[in-house]
Amino acid sequence: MVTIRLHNSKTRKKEVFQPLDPANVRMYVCGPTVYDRAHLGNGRPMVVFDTLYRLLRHVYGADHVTYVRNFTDVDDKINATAAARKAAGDPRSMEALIHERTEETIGWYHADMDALGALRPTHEPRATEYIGPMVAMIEGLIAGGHAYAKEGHVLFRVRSYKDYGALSGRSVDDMIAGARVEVAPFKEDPMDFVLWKPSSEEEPGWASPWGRGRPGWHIECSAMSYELLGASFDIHGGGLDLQFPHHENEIAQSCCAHPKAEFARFWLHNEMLQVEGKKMSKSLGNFFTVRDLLDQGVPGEVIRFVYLSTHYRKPMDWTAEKAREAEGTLRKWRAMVSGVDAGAPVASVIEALCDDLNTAGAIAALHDLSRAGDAAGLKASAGLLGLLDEGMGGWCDKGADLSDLAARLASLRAEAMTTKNFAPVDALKSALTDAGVEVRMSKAGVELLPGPGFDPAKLEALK
RNA sequence: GGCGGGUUGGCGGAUAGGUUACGCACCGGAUUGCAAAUCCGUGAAGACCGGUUCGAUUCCGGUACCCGCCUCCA
Repeated sequence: MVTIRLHNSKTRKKEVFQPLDPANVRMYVCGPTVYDRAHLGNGRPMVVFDTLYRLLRHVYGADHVTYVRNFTDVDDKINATAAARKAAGDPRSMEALIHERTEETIGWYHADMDALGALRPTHEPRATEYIGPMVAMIEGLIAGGHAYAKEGHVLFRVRSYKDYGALSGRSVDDMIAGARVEVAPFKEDPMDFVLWKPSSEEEPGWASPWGRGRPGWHIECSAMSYELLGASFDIHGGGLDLQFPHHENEIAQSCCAHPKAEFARFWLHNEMLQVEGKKMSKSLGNFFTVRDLLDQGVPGEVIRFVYLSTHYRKPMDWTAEKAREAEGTLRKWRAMVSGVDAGAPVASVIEALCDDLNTAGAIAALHDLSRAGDAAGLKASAGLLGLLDEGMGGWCDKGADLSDLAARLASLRAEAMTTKNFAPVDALKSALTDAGVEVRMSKAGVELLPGPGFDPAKLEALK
């Protein structure tokens, strides 16, 4: 069996990955808060961890990997949207409006995920479905002296967990020095964080021993990973921005609730995304969603390729130029593997992926296969990265019936060969090139292929 | 202020203590009516200063610059 090595954020080292149970490799990834469309940055972990999932399935068997990614559907931004709809005159209850909003958002998320070629996780639990286990875990933490109830809130006592801060490399005292923590009168320590908080009439709430309220953000991942994967599991993933405080708090909660277990053994964090060299933000006007790109005609497979061409632990810069290059490469490869049966994934690609998910290296290995003309190997190996999948190639064939134009160009050319007047041939050729069509003429004949930036609309004028 | 990460050829972007990354672009050649595509080939790098080493772009330390997190943003 091949050896997978992964960079573990917990130890800050690359380590050999040995699952607790090779018959059931377990991975938990923090999913989205379903209040709006996934932006481009949200798409990166979606694709990165999907690729890891595919690798694990390849190595351990498709039925021997359990992948859990949650939907956070308890959130103030969701409440705000629902409240806004209510204020706009919607007669339905807040509960119904909240449900509508989360259903709508989850539908969008799934559609975007499908477009990016990401497989559905084994389980996609929603926080609202696990309120009971969360309450149970909180009760256990209180009983163990790790949490305390005050004024309708329940807070986690960070001083009760000696390793608090180990994941992100900071101590409680360091953090307090930063002084950017919410100080509340009911907190014993400024770093203590909320496990449960009271809800107003307008806010969603559930009955609990501490009154009607709702869970804090972090507890859902601790409760759901425990329910679905057990107290100890193999991999926990998410964006680097979640390392602190979210993952730190998850560790504190889970390790105190289940002191004999080790919780997640490998922590993987993907770096952040930038757009044309700058942080994506609404104020800079460079904020966009996965759906925005898809609507602009950038195929999901191209987006996926761009994500994977940078190693997940490095900041990734989204640029239009990269999308253009990726499209060209994919068109070339797709033409090559069209109609070919996939062979077995090639060792060089597997080795690259096994080396801390070196997707950029794997893509380089795919280029080698392309150059060597190994279409069957290319198709199978690309499949490990979720590329060149049969179901994702529609973008490549759209409006591809260029046979009429090809025939016209061929006859013009044949005529020109005798008259030596090539001007009409060149005119048609440059019009085609301008529309993004690749023009190939040889002794064998004329071939027209859609190329990067192919625009069928421009061909209409030629008809 | 605290913590973490980064700095590779024109651009993007990997691996490896010593041998060509790779892609795009560029240049030369084959091919072509001219091109395109394809194939072959050339050139081009490792922020700066030290240290370890027979040898470092790769390990260690420092400097500079950049970025992220510390605010329920992946």
